[in-house]
Amino acid sequence: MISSDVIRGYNDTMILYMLLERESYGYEISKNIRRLSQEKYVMKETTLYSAFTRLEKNGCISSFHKDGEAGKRRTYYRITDEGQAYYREKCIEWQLTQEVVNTFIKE
Amino acid sequence: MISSDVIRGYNDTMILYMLLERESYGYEISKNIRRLSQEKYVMKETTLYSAFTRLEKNGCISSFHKDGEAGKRRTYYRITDEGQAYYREKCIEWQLTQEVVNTFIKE
DNA sequence: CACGATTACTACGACAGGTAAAGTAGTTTA
DNA sequence: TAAACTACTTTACCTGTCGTAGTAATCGTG
Repeated sequence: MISSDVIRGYNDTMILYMLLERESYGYEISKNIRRLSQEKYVMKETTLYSAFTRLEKNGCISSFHKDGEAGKRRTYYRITDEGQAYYREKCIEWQLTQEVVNTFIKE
Repeated sequence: MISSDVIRGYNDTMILYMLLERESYGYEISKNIRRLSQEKYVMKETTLYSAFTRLEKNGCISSFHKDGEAGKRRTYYRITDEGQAYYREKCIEWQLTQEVVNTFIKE
């Protein structure tokens, strides 16, 4: 299992990636991150929901509700244009980060 | 330039990598990290020195002084066996981290 | 139809690592 | 002799994550 300090700074990116595919809500995103990472990474609920708050404040995502849905009321999120731009920046940054960290890793 | 949240959790690893080669001190390690990363990453002084404190407390490194040296008094560090073990763990963790994060990155 | 499991959040406080800002002080170079 | 560089130390602060807890609706199963 991966420690959180490592991924720190990429939780937001992972969430944005999920929202690129389609609008979604907390619980679903959480499940999908878990599945996509093949159970290697599980984002804590508190981390996830505090990321939503932050991302919405930054203008990277926007929230809304769907009516006429069964089940407990969900807060849906969709990615904004700023969110997409931010995501692309983080992808570039990640390439650079890998290069740098790999310099200090053996094997 | 690389944001700190990304590298967070790998500053210690980078320092340990430098100390694997030979014992050294803050300023020199700082210069070498900068050089090795081709100026892509510059570790802040406070980050560096607080990492030393943490790593020594964890038993990953040990400090000492050399006498009969010119220049301002330096605190040298060498890596311990625990430090080497910790470094190896972080290398494995890093491989896993790359796999996971790359799943959420486009291009 | 009762009861546990699952879904879907929210609130609060704590912590660790990183940072800015500032200071101290010796050494080298122009 | 002044500026630049070396080599650290101290302090207070910020941010993202985490532990713990709680709420509440819905679903599945016997």
